[in-house]
Amino acid sequence: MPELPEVETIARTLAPEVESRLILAVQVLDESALEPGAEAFRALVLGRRIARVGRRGKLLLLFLQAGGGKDGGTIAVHLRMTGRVLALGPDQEPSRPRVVLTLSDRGGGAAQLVFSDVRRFGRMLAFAPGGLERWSFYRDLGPEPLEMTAAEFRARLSPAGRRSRARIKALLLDQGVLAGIGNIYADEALFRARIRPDAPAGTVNARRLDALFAAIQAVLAQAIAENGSSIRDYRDAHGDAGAFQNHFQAYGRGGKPCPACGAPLLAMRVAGRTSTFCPRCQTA
DNA sequence: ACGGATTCCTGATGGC
DNA sequence: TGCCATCAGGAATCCG
Repeated sequence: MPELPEVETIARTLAPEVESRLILAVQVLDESALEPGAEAFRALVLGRRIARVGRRGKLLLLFLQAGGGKDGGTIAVHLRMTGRVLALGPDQEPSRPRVVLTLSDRGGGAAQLVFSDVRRFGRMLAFAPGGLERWSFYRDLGPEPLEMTAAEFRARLSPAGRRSRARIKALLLDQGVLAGIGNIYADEALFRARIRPDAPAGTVNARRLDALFAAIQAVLAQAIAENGSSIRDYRDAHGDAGAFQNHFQAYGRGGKPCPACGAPLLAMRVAGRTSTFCPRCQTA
């Protein structure tokens, strides 16, 4: 499922295909994919230029330009579980599209930007200038894990210096604490830092929190370098799979031997998610 | 303030 | 072979 490394990979592969192109048409095959509805969405994006592709947390962002280079608002894509954003040529037939943006084709690159999503959890949202910043989900996002400091991380994991009883994994998954971590990278980072997913955050000391922060940064950086994790659905904007799934040490490996000590990994439910960890190595 | 359940969704999987 | 239950989970929402 697309988390920070997957969305970053999509942004990087999509940018050269769509940047500087005009949105000439919006084909809506599943209206529930769009916010606001199809007509309002069209009004916000038709004729706009895609100036830049970006990412914030798990959100893919298309910054638009209106005539005269003025701010033209933003398209935000939340892929949730199975969403894909693909850059296709003019004659390529999209597979199960929900929304297709037809782009101007001057100077090579993609002619279609396709949003598809078998499970239909994902959304494509259009905002007028300033609207993105007023969207509560966006406004409340925590810092980028790769751009924050260890001190800031420690402070966010122990709010107001109090001893938080929240499970540490629940905080990692909370997009308001830090943005972009999902179930895969939470399990992988906790494994590397040797912290149990169900540990109350307040019981994890500063040294362990620093180890967790280092593990988060390392695992995200490595996953980006491997173009993300493709378990089943994830693909980049060219339709290519990532390779980080070949490096999972904990996620999805319940019952299999711990890569560090050989003990069987345990799968349990924490914060509503299947959480896999080594009961022998992860003791904090 | 926190945890748990529920909802949204469909496809893959495993048991019988 | 086919049917059914279960599971996958990001985020909103409600309830205790």
